[in-house]
Amino acid sequence: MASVSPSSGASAADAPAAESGPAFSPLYQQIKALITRSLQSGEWKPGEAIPSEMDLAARFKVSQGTVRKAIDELATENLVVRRQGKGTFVATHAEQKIQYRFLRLMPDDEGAPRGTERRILECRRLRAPADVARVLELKSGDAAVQIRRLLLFAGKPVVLDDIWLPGAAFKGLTAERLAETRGPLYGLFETEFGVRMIRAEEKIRAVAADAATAQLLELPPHAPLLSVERLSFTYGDKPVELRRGLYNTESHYYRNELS
Amino acid sequence: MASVSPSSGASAADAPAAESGPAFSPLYQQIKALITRSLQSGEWKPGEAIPSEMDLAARFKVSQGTVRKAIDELATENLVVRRQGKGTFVATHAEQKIQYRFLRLMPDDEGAPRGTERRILECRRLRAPADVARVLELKSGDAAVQIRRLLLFAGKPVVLDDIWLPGAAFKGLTAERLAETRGPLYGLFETEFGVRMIRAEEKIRAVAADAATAQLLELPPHAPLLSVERLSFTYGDKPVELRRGLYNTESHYYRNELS
DNA sequence: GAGTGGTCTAGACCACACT
DNA sequence: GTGTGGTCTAGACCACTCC
Repeated sequence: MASVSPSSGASAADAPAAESGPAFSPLYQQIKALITRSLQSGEWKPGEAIPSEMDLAARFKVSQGTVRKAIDELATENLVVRRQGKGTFVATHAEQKIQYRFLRLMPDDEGAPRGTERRILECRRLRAPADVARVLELKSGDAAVQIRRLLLFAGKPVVLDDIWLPGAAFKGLTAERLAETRGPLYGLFETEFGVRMIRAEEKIRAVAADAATAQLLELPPHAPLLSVERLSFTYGDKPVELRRGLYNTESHYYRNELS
Repeated sequence: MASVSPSSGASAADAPAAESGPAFSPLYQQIKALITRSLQSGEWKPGEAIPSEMDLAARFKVSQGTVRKAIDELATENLVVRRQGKGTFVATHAEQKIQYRFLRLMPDDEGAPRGTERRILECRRLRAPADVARVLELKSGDAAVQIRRLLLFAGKPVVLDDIWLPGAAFKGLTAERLAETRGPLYGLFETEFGVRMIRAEEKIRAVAADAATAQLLELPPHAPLLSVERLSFTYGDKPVELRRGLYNTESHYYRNELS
Protein backbone atom coordinates (compact mmCIF):
# COMPACT_ATOMS: atom_id res chain seq x y z
CA MET A 1 0.00 0.00 0.00
CA ALA A 2 1.31 3.37 -0.94
CA SER A 3 -0.90 5.79 0.90
CA VAL A 4 -0.59 4.14 4.24
CA SER A 5 1.99 2.96 6.68
CA PRO A 6 1.81 -0.80 6.43
CA SER A 7 3.35 -1.54 9.78
CA SER A 8 0.78 -2.05 12.48
CA GLY A 9 -2.24 -0.02 13.35
CA ALA A 10 -5.05 1.54 11.43
CA SER A 11 -4.64 3.86 8.54
CA ALA A 12 -6.37 6.85 10.02
CA ALA A 13 -3.23 7.68 11.97
CA ASP A 14 -1.52 8.54 8.71
CA ALA A 15 -4.07 11.18 7.83
CA PRO A 16 -2.92 14.63 6.86
CA ALA A 17 -3.66 17.08 9.63
CA ALA A 18 -6.20 19.35 7.99
CA GLU A 19 -8.34 16.72 6.36
CA SER A 20 -11.76 17.81 5.28
CA GLY A 21 -13.48 15.55 2.77
CA PRO A 22 -12.13 12.13 1.79
CA ALA A 23 -12.55 10.30 5.10
CA PHE A 24 -10.40 7.26 5.73
CA SER A 25 -11.02 3.67 5.21
CA PRO A 26 -9.33 0.71 6.83
CA LEU A 27 -6.43 -0.84 5.00
CA TYR A 28 -8.48 -3.82 3.95
CA GLN A 29 -11.04 -1.51 2.36
CA GLN A 30 -8.32 0.13 0.34
CA ILE A 31 -7.06 -3.28 -0.73
CA LYS A 32 -10.61 -4.22 -1.61
CA ALA A 33 -10.89 -1.13 -3.76
CA LEU A 34 -7.62 -1.95 -5.53
CA ILE A 35 -8.74 -5.50 -6.24
CA THR A 36 -12.10 -4.22 -7.44
CA ARG A 37 -10.31 -1.86 -9.81
CA SER A 38 -8.34 -4.76 -11.25
CA LEU A 39 -11.55 -6.72 -11.70
CA GLN A 40 -13.13 -3.75 -13.40
CA SER A 41 -10.15 -3.15 -15.69
CA GLY A 42 -10.27 -6.76 -16.79
CA GLU A 43 -6.86 -7.70 -15.41
CA TRP A 44 -8.53 -10.94 -14.38
CA LYS A 45 -11.38 -12.12 -16.56
CA PRO A 46 -14.62 -13.71 -15.36
CA GLY A 47 -14.07 -17.37 -14.59
CA GLU A 48 -10.33 -16.95 -14.16
CA ALA A 49 -8.46 -17.25 -10.89
CA ILE A 50 -7.10 -14.15 -9.25
CA PRO A 51 -3.65 -14.31 -7.61
CA SER A 52 -3.38 -16.18 -4.34
CA GLU A 53 -3.76 -14.37 -1.06
CA MET A 54 -0.01 -14.60 -0.48
CA ASP A 55 0.74 -13.10 -3.88
CA LEU A 56 -1.68 -10.26 -3.35
CA ALA A 57 -0.31 -9.65 0.13
CA ALA A 58 3.20 -9.35 -1.34
CA ARG A 59 1.97 -7.12 -4.16
CA PHE A 60 0.19 -4.72 -1.85
CA LYS A 61 2.74 -5.01 0.95
CA VAL A 62 0.21 -6.00 3.57
CA SER A 63 -0.32 -9.14 5.58
CA GLN A 64 -2.22 -12.09 4.21
CA GLY A 65 -4.93 -11.53 6.81
CA THR A 66 -5.68 -8.09 5.47
CA VAL A 67 -5.97 -9.38 1.92
CA ARG A 68 -8.18 -12.15 3.26
CA LYS A 69 -10.59 -9.71 4.83
CA ALA A 70 -10.77 -7.72 1.59
CA ILE A 71 -11.48 -10.86 -0.43
CA ASP A 72 -14.01 -12.00 2.18
CA GLU A 73 -16.12 -8.96 1.46
CA LEU A 74 -15.75 -9.32 -2.29
CA ALA A 75 -16.90 -12.92 -1.90
CA THR A 76 -19.99 -11.98 0.10
CA GLU A 77 -20.81 -9.43 -2.60
CA ASN A 78 -20.55 -12.20 -5.17
CA LEU A 79 -17.78 -10.46 -7.09
CA VAL A 80 -15.45 -13.42 -6.56
CA VAL A 81 -15.90 -17.03 -5.57
CA ARG A 82 -13.53 -18.86 -3.24
CA ARG A 83 -12.78 -22.52 -3.75
CA GLN A 84 -10.75 -24.20 -1.08
CA GLY A 85 -7.62 -25.83 -2.40
CA LYS A 86 -8.00 -24.24 -5.83
CA GLY A 87 -8.04 -20.49 -5.53
CA THR A 88 -10.27 -17.45 -5.76
CA PHE A 89 -12.11 -16.93 -9.03
CA VAL A 90 -13.77 -13.99 -10.70
CA ALA A 91 -17.52 -14.53 -10.54
CA THR A 92 -19.28 -15.10 -13.82
CA HIS A 93 -22.81 -15.39 -15.12
CA ALA A 94 -21.63 -17.73 -17.87
CA GLU A 95 -20.64 -21.33 -17.04
CA GLN A 96 -23.01 -21.14 -14.13
CA LYS A 97 -25.24 -23.89 -12.94
CA ILE A 98 -28.02 -21.59 -11.89
CA GLN A 99 -29.74 -20.49 -15.07
CA TYR A 100 -31.26 -17.24 -13.90
CA ARG A 101 -29.33 -15.70 -11.08
CA PHE A 102 -31.60 -12.69 -10.65
CA LEU A 103 -34.93 -14.31 -11.48
CA ARG A 104 -36.84 -14.98 -8.28
CA LEU A 105 -39.79 -16.71 -9.84
CA MET A 106 -40.56 -20.18 -8.49
CA PRO A 107 -43.19 -22.69 -9.53
CA ASP A 108 -45.93 -23.29 -6.96
CA ASP A 109 -45.25 -26.99 -6.60
CA GLU A 110 -41.58 -26.47 -5.70
CA GLY A 111 -37.98 -26.47 -6.82
CA ALA A 112 -36.49 -24.43 -9.61
CA PRO A 113 -38.24 -23.70 -12.89
CA ARG A 114 -37.95 -26.64 -15.28
CA GLY A 115 -38.22 -26.82 -19.03
CA THR A 116 -37.38 -23.18 -19.60
CA GLU A 117 -37.54 -21.76 -23.09
CA ARG A 118 -36.74 -18.30 -24.39
CA ARG A 119 -38.43 -16.67 -27.35
CA ILE A 120 -37.06 -13.42 -28.77
CA LEU A 121 -39.90 -11.29 -30.05
CA GLU A 122 -37.97 -8.23 -31.03
CA CYS A 123 -34.51 -6.72 -30.99
CA ARG A 124 -33.99 -3.27 -32.39
CA ARG A 125 -31.86 -0.19 -32.05
CA LEU A 126 -33.46 3.16 -31.50
CA ARG A 127 -33.13 6.41 -29.67
CA ALA A 128 -33.68 5.90 -25.98
CA PRO A 129 -37.03 7.23 -24.76
CA ALA A 130 -36.71 9.91 -22.12
CA ASP A 131 -37.62 7.69 -19.17
CA VAL A 132 -35.19 4.97 -20.22
CA ALA A 133 -32.43 7.49 -20.91
CA ARG A 134 -32.87 8.94 -17.47
CA VAL A 135 -32.42 5.76 -15.47
CA LEU A 136 -29.62 4.48 -17.72
CA GLU A 137 -27.92 7.86 -17.45
CA LEU A 138 -27.83 8.38 -21.21
CA LYS A 139 -27.98 11.70 -22.97
CA SER A 140 -31.29 12.30 -24.65
CA GLY A 141 -31.02 11.04 -28.20
CA ASP A 142 -28.42 8.40 -27.40
CA ALA A 143 -28.87 5.03 -29.01
CA ALA A 144 -30.41 2.16 -27.09
CA VAL A 145 -31.14 -1.49 -27.76
CA GLN A 146 -34.58 -2.78 -26.99
CA ILE A 147 -35.26 -6.49 -26.62
CA ARG A 148 -38.66 -8.00 -26.10
CA ARG A 149 -38.77 -11.63 -25.19
CA LEU A 150 -40.97 -14.27 -23.73
CA LEU A 151 -39.92 -16.78 -21.10
CA LEU A 152 -41.75 -20.09 -21.09
CA PHE A 153 -41.76 -22.63 -18.30
CA ALA A 154 -42.88 -26.13 -19.22
CA GLY A 155 -44.21 -24.82 -22.51
CA LYS A 156 -46.34 -22.07 -21.00
CA PRO A 157 -45.51 -18.36 -21.36
CA VAL A 158 -44.94 -16.87 -17.92
CA VAL A 159 -42.69 -13.83 -18.30
CA LEU A 160 -42.74 -11.02 -20.84
CA ASP A 161 -39.58 -8.96 -20.63
CA ASP A 162 -38.84 -5.59 -22.13
CA ILE A 163 -35.09 -5.05 -21.93
CA TRP A 164 -33.28 -1.77 -22.54
CA LEU A 165 -29.52 -1.50 -22.96
CA PRO A 166 -27.24 1.44 -23.78
CA GLY A 167 -26.52 1.22 -27.50
CA ALA A 168 -22.91 2.31 -27.24
CA ALA A 169 -21.87 -0.63 -25.07
CA PHE A 170 -23.85 -3.21 -27.00
CA LYS A 171 -22.89 -2.69 -30.63
CA GLY A 172 -23.50 -5.77 -32.72
CA LEU A 173 -26.25 -7.18 -30.55
CA THR A 174 -28.80 -8.60 -32.96
CA ALA A 175 -31.82 -10.85 -32.84
CA GLU A 176 -29.79 -13.58 -34.55
CA ARG A 177 -27.03 -13.32 -32.00
CA LEU A 178 -29.61 -13.59 -29.23
CA ALA A 179 -31.40 -16.50 -30.86
CA GLU A 180 -28.28 -18.63 -31.08
CA THR A 181 -27.34 -17.93 -27.47
CA ARG A 182 -27.72 -20.67 -24.95
CA GLY A 183 -27.69 -19.95 -21.24
CA PRO A 184 -28.39 -16.69 -19.50
CA LEU A 185 -28.34 -13.35 -21.31
CA TYR A 186 -26.02 -12.03 -18.65
CA GLY A 187 -23.49 -14.64 -19.75
CA LEU A 188 -23.65 -13.29 -23.29
CA PHE A 189 -23.31 -9.71 -22.08
CA GLU A 190 -20.20 -10.75 -20.19
CA THR A 191 -18.39 -12.74 -22.83
CA GLU A 192 -19.37 -10.70 -25.87
CA PHE A 193 -19.64 -7.19 -24.54
CA GLY A 194 -17.52 -7.23 -21.41
CA VAL A 195 -20.40 -5.99 -19.28
CA ARG A 196 -20.80 -7.76 -15.96
CA MET A 197 -23.93 -7.25 -13.90
CA ILE A 198 -23.04 -6.89 -10.24
CA ARG A 199 -26.28 -6.10 -8.51
CA ALA A 200 -29.79 -4.95 -9.27
CA GLU A 201 -32.71 -3.09 -7.78
CA GLU A 202 -36.28 -4.09 -8.44
CA LYS A 203 -39.54 -2.19 -8.09
CA ILE A 204 -42.50 -4.51 -7.93
CA ARG A 205 -46.16 -3.71 -8.46
CA ALA A 206 -49.39 -5.38 -9.40
CA VAL A 207 -50.90 -4.29 -12.70
CA ALA A 208 -53.67 -5.37 -15.04
CA ALA A 209 -52.64 -6.92 -18.35
CA ASP A 210 -53.32 -4.87 -21.46
CA ALA A 211 -54.77 -6.60 -24.50
CA ALA A 212 -51.47 -7.26 -26.29
CA THR A 213 -49.74 -8.56 -23.17
CA ALA A 214 -52.68 -10.76 -22.25
CA GLN A 215 -52.55 -12.38 -25.64
CA LEU A 216 -48.81 -13.03 -25.46
CA LEU A 217 -49.11 -14.56 -22.00
CA GLU A 218 -52.25 -16.45 -23.01
CA LEU A 219 -54.35 -14.80 -20.34
CA PRO A 220 -57.69 -13.03 -20.31
CA PRO A 221 -57.49 -9.23 -20.66
CA HIS A 222 -57.05 -7.31 -17.40
CA ALA A 223 -55.59 -10.37 -15.70
CA PRO A 224 -53.45 -9.29 -12.72
CA LEU A 225 -49.73 -9.41 -13.45
CA LEU A 226 -46.63 -8.80 -11.42
CA SER A 227 -44.76 -5.82 -12.83
CA VAL A 228 -41.05 -6.09 -12.06
CA GLU A 229 -38.85 -3.18 -13.06
CA ARG A 230 -35.23 -4.16 -12.67
CA LEU A 231 -32.30 -1.78 -12.92
CA SER A 232 -28.99 -3.63 -13.11
CA PHE A 233 -25.61 -2.14 -12.28
CA THR A 234 -22.08 -2.98 -13.25
CA TYR A 235 -18.84 -1.95 -11.55
CA GLY A 236 -18.89 1.49 -10.02
CA ASP A 237 -22.66 1.36 -9.57
CA LYS A 238 -23.14 2.27 -13.19
CA PRO A 239 -26.64 1.37 -14.45
CA VAL A 240 -26.44 -0.70 -17.65
CA GLU A 241 -29.73 -2.46 -18.02
CA LEU A 242 -33.36 -1.62 -17.51
CA ARG A 243 -35.65 -4.59 -17.60
CA ARG A 244 -39.41 -4.28 -17.37
CA GLY A 245 -40.93 -7.66 -16.77
CA LEU A 246 -44.51 -8.80 -16.51
CA TYR A 247 -44.93 -12.08 -14.67
CA ASN A 248 -47.93 -14.35 -14.72
CA THR A 249 -48.20 -15.45 -11.10
CA GLU A 250 -51.05 -17.91 -11.49
CA SER A 251 -48.83 -20.91 -10.94
CA HIS A 252 -45.59 -19.22 -9.96
CA TYR A 253 -44.60 -16.82 -7.25
CA TYR A 254 -41.84 -14.29 -6.63
CA ARG A 255 -39.75 -15.50 -3.74
CA ASN A 256 -37.99 -13.18 -1.34
CA GLU A 257 -36.03 -13.63 1.86
CA LEU A 258 -36.07 -10.97 4.56
CA SER A 259 -33.58 -10.73 7.35
CA MET B 1 -14.95 -25.27 24.39
CA ALA B 2 -15.59 -28.68 25.76
CA SER B 3 -15.97 -30.85 22.72
CA VAL B 4 -12.87 -29.67 20.99
CA SER B 5 -9.21 -29.18 21.57
CA PRO B 6 -8.82 -25.43 21.80
CA SER B 7 -5.13 -25.36 21.00
CA SER B 8 -4.46 -24.56 17.36
CA GLY B 9 -5.96 -26.03 14.27
CA ALA B 10 -9.40 -26.96 13.13
CA SER B 11 -11.80 -29.06 15.08
CA ALA B 12 -12.20 -31.85 12.56
CA ALA B 13 -8.96 -33.38 13.78
CA ASP B 14 -10.69 -34.22 17.02
CA ALA B 15 -13.36 -36.28 15.35
CA PRO B 16 -14.09 -39.76 16.61
CA ALA B 17 -12.84 -42.28 14.10
CA ALA B 18 -16.09 -43.87 12.97
CA GLU B 19 -18.15 -40.74 12.50
CA SER B 20 -21.31 -41.04 10.48
CA GLY B 21 -23.76 -38.18 10.88
CA PRO B 22 -22.99 -35.01 12.80
CA ALA B 23 -20.25 -33.55 10.62
CA PHE B 24 -17.87 -31.06 12.11
CA SER B 25 -17.94 -27.36 12.27
CA PRO B 26 -15.15 -24.90 12.89
CA LEU B 27 -14.61 -23.72 16.43
CA TYR B 28 -16.14 -20.33 15.72
CA GLN B 29 -19.29 -22.02 14.45
CA GLN B 30 -19.58 -23.93 17.69
CA ILE B 31 -19.09 -20.70 19.62
CA LYS B 32 -21.71 -19.07 17.45
CA ALA B 33 -24.13 -21.88 18.26
CA LEU B 34 -23.45 -21.48 21.98
CA ILE B 35 -24.05 -17.75 21.83
CA THR B 36 -27.21 -18.31 19.80
CA ARG B 37 -28.44 -20.72 22.45
CA SER B 38 -27.91 -18.09 25.12
CA LEU B 39 -29.82 -15.58 23.01
CA GLN B 40 -32.62 -18.06 22.56
CA SER B 41 -32.77 -18.97 26.25
CA GLY B 42 -33.08 -15.31 27.13
CA GLU B 43 -29.83 -15.12 29.06
CA TRP B 44 -29.42 -11.74 27.40
CA LYS B 45 -32.62 -9.87 26.57
CA PRO B 46 -33.29 -7.85 23.43
CA GLY B 47 -31.69 -4.43 23.72
CA GLU B 48 -29.24 -5.54 26.37
CA ALA B 49 -25.50 -5.86 25.88
CA ILE B 50 -23.95 -9.30 25.70
CA PRO B 51 -20.60 -9.88 27.44
CA SER B 52 -17.53 -8.38 25.83
CA GLU B 53 -15.47 -10.37 23.38
CA MET B 54 -12.77 -10.84 26.01
CA ASP B 55 -15.28 -12.15 28.54
CA LEU B 56 -16.77 -14.57 26.07
CA ALA B 57 -13.32 -15.69 24.99
CA ALA B 58 -12.48 -16.47 28.62
CA ARG B 59 -15.81 -18.19 29.17
CA PHE B 60 -15.45 -20.45 26.15
CA LYS B 61 -11.69 -20.84 26.50
CA VAL B 62 -10.92 -19.68 23.00
CA SER B 63 -9.11 -16.67 21.63
CA GLN B 64 -10.80 -13.32 21.20
CA GLY B 65 -10.43 -13.63 17.43
CA THR B 66 -12.54 -16.76 17.38
CA VAL B 67 -15.30 -15.13 19.40
CA ARG B 68 -15.06 -12.17 17.08
CA LYS B 69 -15.65 -14.28 14.02
CA ALA B 70 -18.65 -15.91 15.66
CA ILE B 71 -20.13 -12.54 16.59
CA ASP B 72 -19.36 -11.21 13.11
CA GLU B 73 -21.70 -13.77 11.63
CA LEU B 74 -24.39 -13.13 14.21
CA ALA B 75 -24.12 -9.44 13.37
CA THR B 76 -24.52 -10.00 9.64
CA GLU B 77 -27.59 -12.11 10.43
CA ASN B 78 -28.98 -9.20 12.44
CA LEU B 79 -29.17 -11.22 15.64
CA VAL B 80 -26.87 -8.79 17.41
CA VAL B 81 -25.71 -5.25 16.76
CA ARG B 82 -22.17 -4.09 17.36
CA ARG B 83 -21.49 -0.58 18.58
CA GLN B 84 -17.90 0.50 18.67
CA GLY B 85 -16.79 1.64 22.09
CA LYS B 86 -20.02 0.47 23.73
CA GLY B 87 -20.45 -3.21 23.23
CA THR B 88 -22.49 -5.80 21.36
CA PHE B 89 -26.24 -5.70 21.85
CA VAL B 90 -29.06 -8.15 21.29
CA ALA B 91 -31.05 -6.97 18.30
CA THR B 92 -34.57 -5.78 18.95
CA HIS B 93 -37.63 -4.73 17.00
CA ALA B 94 -38.67 -2.39 19.79
CA GLU B 95 -36.82 0.87 20.40
CA GLN B 96 -35.95 0.86 16.74
CA LYS B 97 -35.86 3.87 14.52
CA ILE B 98 -37.08 2.02 11.48
CA GLN B 99 -40.81 1.54 11.94
CA TYR B 100 -41.35 -1.47 9.74
CA ARG B 101 -38.25 -3.58 9.42
CA PHE B 102 -39.74 -6.16 7.09
CA LEU B 103 -42.06 -3.90 5.11
CA ARG B 104 -40.53 -3.20 1.71
CA LEU B 105 -43.19 -0.84 0.49
CA MET B 106 -41.98 2.57 -0.66
CA PRO B 107 -43.90 5.59 -1.89
CA ASP B 108 -43.37 6.43 -5.57
CA ASP B 109 -42.01 9.88 -4.92
CA GLU B 110 -39.28 8.53 -2.64
CA GLY B 111 -38.05 8.14 0.89
CA ALA B 112 -39.73 6.14 3.59
CA PRO B 113 -43.49 6.00 4.14
CA ARG B 114 -44.69 9.03 6.07
CA GLY B 115 -47.77 9.59 8.15
CA THR B 116 -48.36 5.94 8.86
CA GLU B 117 -51.47 4.88 10.71
CA ARG B 118 -52.64 1.46 11.86
CA ARG B 119 -56.27 0.43 12.16
CA ILE B 120 -57.14 -2.87 13.82
CA LEU B 121 -60.20 -4.37 12.16
CA GLU B 122 -60.39 -7.61 14.02
CA CYS B 123 -58.57 -9.71 16.61
CA ARG B 124 -59.99 -13.05 17.56
CA ARG B 125 -59.01 -16.48 18.76
CA LEU B 126 -60.12 -19.54 16.85
CA ARG B 127 -59.04 -22.96 15.75
CA ALA B 128 -56.35 -22.68 13.12
CA PRO B 129 -57.58 -23.47 9.61
CA ALA B 130 -55.79 -26.40 8.02
CA ASP B 131 -53.59 -24.33 5.72
CA VAL B 132 -52.51 -21.99 8.51
CA ALA B 133 -51.90 -24.88 10.88
CA ARG B 134 -49.69 -26.55 8.33
CA VAL B 135 -47.28 -23.68 7.74
CA LEU B 136 -47.20 -22.71 11.43
CA GLU B 137 -46.57 -26.35 12.32
CA LEU B 138 -49.58 -26.54 14.63
CA LYS B 139 -51.65 -29.61 15.30
CA SER B 140 -55.03 -29.48 13.63
CA GLY B 141 -57.47 -27.99 16.09
CA ASP B 142 -54.84 -25.92 17.92
CA ALA B 143 -55.78 -22.39 18.83
CA ALA B 144 -54.66 -19.47 16.70
CA VAL B 145 -54.96 -15.71 16.85
CA GLN B 146 -56.16 -13.90 13.78
CA ILE B 147 -55.61 -10.18 13.34
CA ARG B 148 -56.94 -8.15 10.47
CA ARG B 149 -55.64 -4.66 10.14
CA LEU B 150 -55.30 -1.80 7.75
CA LEU B 151 -52.16 0.24 7.20
CA LEU B 152 -52.66 3.80 6.05
CA PHE B 153 -50.01 6.05 4.57
CA ALA B 154 -50.77 9.76 4.54
CA GLY B 155 -54.39 8.99 5.37
CA LYS B 156 -54.90 6.53 2.53
CA PRO B 157 -55.37 2.79 3.08
CA VAL B 158 -52.57 0.92 1.33
CA VAL B 159 -52.09 -2.41 3.06
CA LEU B 160 -54.62 -4.92 4.31
CA ASP B 161 -52.97 -7.53 6.51
CA ASP B 162 -54.32 -10.82 7.73
CA ILE B 163 -52.06 -12.04 10.50
CA TRP B 164 -52.05 -15.52 12.02
CA LEU B 165 -50.23 -16.42 15.22
CA PRO B 166 -50.05 -19.62 17.26
CA GLY B 167 -52.53 -19.19 20.11
CA ALA B 168 -50.39 -20.92 22.71
CA ALA B 169 -47.55 -18.43 22.48
CA PHE B 170 -49.79 -15.36 22.30
CA LYS B 171 -52.19 -15.73 25.21
CA GLY B 172 -53.65 -12.43 26.27
CA LEU B 173 -53.30 -10.74 22.89
CA THR B 174 -56.46 -8.69 22.45
CA ALA B 175 -57.73 -5.95 20.19
CA GLU B 176 -57.44 -3.50 23.09
CA ARG B 177 -53.84 -4.46 23.71
CA LEU B 178 -53.12 -3.97 20.01
CA ALA B 179 -54.93 -0.67 19.84
CA GLU B 180 -52.91 0.87 22.63
CA THR B 181 -49.61 -0.29 21.13
CA ARG B 182 -47.35 2.25 19.53
CA GLY B 183 -44.54 1.20 17.26
CA PRO B 184 -44.13 -2.04 15.36
CA LEU B 185 -46.13 -5.14 16.21
CA TYR B 186 -42.89 -7.10 16.30
CA GLY B 187 -41.81 -4.90 19.19
CA LEU B 188 -44.95 -5.87 21.11
CA PHE B 189 -44.44 -9.55 20.33
CA GLU B 190 -40.94 -9.27 21.72
CA THR B 191 -41.60 -7.39 24.93
CA GLU B 192 -44.95 -8.94 25.81
CA PHE B 193 -44.67 -12.46 24.49
CA GLY B 194 -40.95 -13.08 24.25
CA VAL B 195 -41.17 -13.96 20.60
CA ARG B 196 -38.46 -12.44 18.42
CA MET B 197 -38.74 -12.58 14.65
CA ILE B 198 -35.41 -13.43 13.10
CA ARG B 199 -36.08 -13.78 9.42
CA ALA B 200 -38.95 -14.20 7.02
CA GLU B 201 -39.80 -15.64 3.64
CA GLU B 202 -42.24 -13.98 1.29
CA LYS B 203 -44.20 -15.28 -1.65
CA ILE B 204 -45.42 -12.50 -3.89
CA ARG B 205 -48.12 -12.60 -6.51
CA ALA B 206 -50.46 -10.30 -8.37
CA VAL B 207 -54.15 -10.82 -7.66
CA ALA B 208 -57.44 -9.08 -8.33
CA ALA B 209 -59.18 -7.44 -5.38
CA ASP B 210 -62.38 -9.05 -4.23
CA ALA B 211 -65.34 -6.83 -3.37
CA ALA B 212 -64.69 -6.59 0.37
CA THR B 213 -61.00 -5.90 -0.04
CA ALA B 214 -61.61 -3.32 -2.73
CA GLN B 215 -63.93 -1.45 -0.43
CA LEU B 216 -61.49 -1.49 2.48
CA LEU B 217 -58.65 -0.24 0.28
CA GLU B 218 -60.97 2.24 -1.42
CA LEU B 219 -60.36 0.77 -4.84
CA PRO B 220 -62.62 -0.38 -7.65
CA PRO B 221 -63.44 -4.11 -7.62
CA HIS B 222 -60.95 -6.37 -9.41
CA ALA B 223 -58.18 -3.78 -9.02
CA PRO B 224 -54.79 -5.48 -9.22
CA LEU B 225 -53.16 -5.94 -5.82
CA LEU B 226 -49.84 -7.26 -4.66
CA SER B 227 -50.37 -10.37 -2.58
CA VAL B 228 -47.55 -10.83 -0.10
CA GLU B 229 -47.56 -13.98 1.99
CA ARG B 230 -44.96 -13.70 4.70
CA LEU B 231 -43.86 -16.53 6.95
CA SER B 232 -41.73 -15.29 9.85
CA PHE B 233 -39.36 -17.43 11.88
CA THR B 234 -37.92 -17.16 15.35
CA TYR B 235 -34.87 -18.91 16.79
CA GLY B 236 -34.28 -22.39 15.50
CA ASP B 237 -36.12 -21.63 12.26
CA LYS B 238 -39.44 -22.11 13.99
CA PRO B 239 -42.31 -20.50 12.08
CA VAL B 240 -44.36 -18.22 14.35
CA GLU B 241 -46.28 -15.86 12.14
CA LEU B 242 -48.14 -16.09 8.89
CA ARG B 243 -49.03 -12.76 7.38
CA ARG B 244 -51.10 -12.43 4.26
CA GLY B 245 -50.92 -8.90 2.98
CA LEU B 246 -52.63 -7.18 0.11
CA TYR B 247 -50.84 -4.05 -1.07
CA ASN B 248 -52.24 -1.30 -3.20
CA THR B 249 -49.35 -0.49 -5.53
CA GLU B 250 -50.90 2.44 -7.32
CA SER B 251 -48.64 4.95 -5.62
CA HIS B 252 -46.25 2.64 -3.80
CA TYR B 253 -43.93 -0.13 -4.88
CA TYR B 254 -42.28 -3.14 -3.31
CA ARG B 255 -38.55 -2.57 -3.28
CA ASN B 256 -36.03 -5.36 -3.55
CA GLU B 257 -32.28 -5.57 -3.91
CA LEU B 258 -30.62 -8.39 -5.78
CA SER B 259 -27.00 -9.33 -5.54
C1' DG C 1 4.37 -33.03 -1.91
C1' DA C 2 3.22 -28.39 -3.12
C1' DG C 3 -0.07 -24.84 -3.29
C1' DT C 4 -4.46 -22.96 -2.13
C1' DG C 5 -8.01 -21.29 0.94
C1' DG C 6 -9.81 -22.07 6.00
C1' DT C 7 -9.16 -21.81 10.94
C1' DC C 8 -6.97 -20.46 15.21
C1' DT C 9 -4.01 -17.97 18.09
C1' DA C 10 -1.50 -14.02 20.35
C1' DG C 11 -0.32 -9.56 20.68
C1' DA C 12 -0.35 -4.77 19.20
C1' DC C 13 -2.43 -0.41 18.34
C1' DC C 14 -6.53 2.61 16.88
C1' DA C 15 -11.23 4.74 17.33
C1' DC C 16 -14.96 5.51 20.10
C1' DA C 17 -17.85 6.07 24.38
C1' DC C 18 -18.44 6.78 29.04
C1' DT C 19 -16.91 8.56 33.39
C1' DG D 1 -8.36 6.83 31.98
C1' DT D 2 -10.66 2.56 31.17
C1' DG D 3 -13.11 -0.54 28.47
C1' DT D 4 -15.32 -1.61 24.21
C1' DG D 5 -15.26 -3.03 19.41
C1' DG D 6 -12.20 -2.41 14.93
C1' DT D 7 -7.95 -3.18 12.43
C1' DC D 8 -3.51 -5.23 11.47
C1' DT D 9 0.11 -8.40 11.84
C1' DA D 10 2.71 -12.90 12.11
C1' DG D 11 2.93 -17.54 12.46
C1' DA D 12 0.93 -22.06 12.95
C1' DC D 13 -1.72 -25.92 11.45
C1' DC D 14 -5.78 -28.07 8.84
C1' DA D 15 -8.48 -29.42 4.64
C1' DC D 16 -8.86 -29.69 -0.09
C1' DT D 17 -7.05 -30.11 -4.97
C1' DC D 18 -3.88 -31.35 -8.29
C1' DC D 19 0.40 -33.40 -9.70
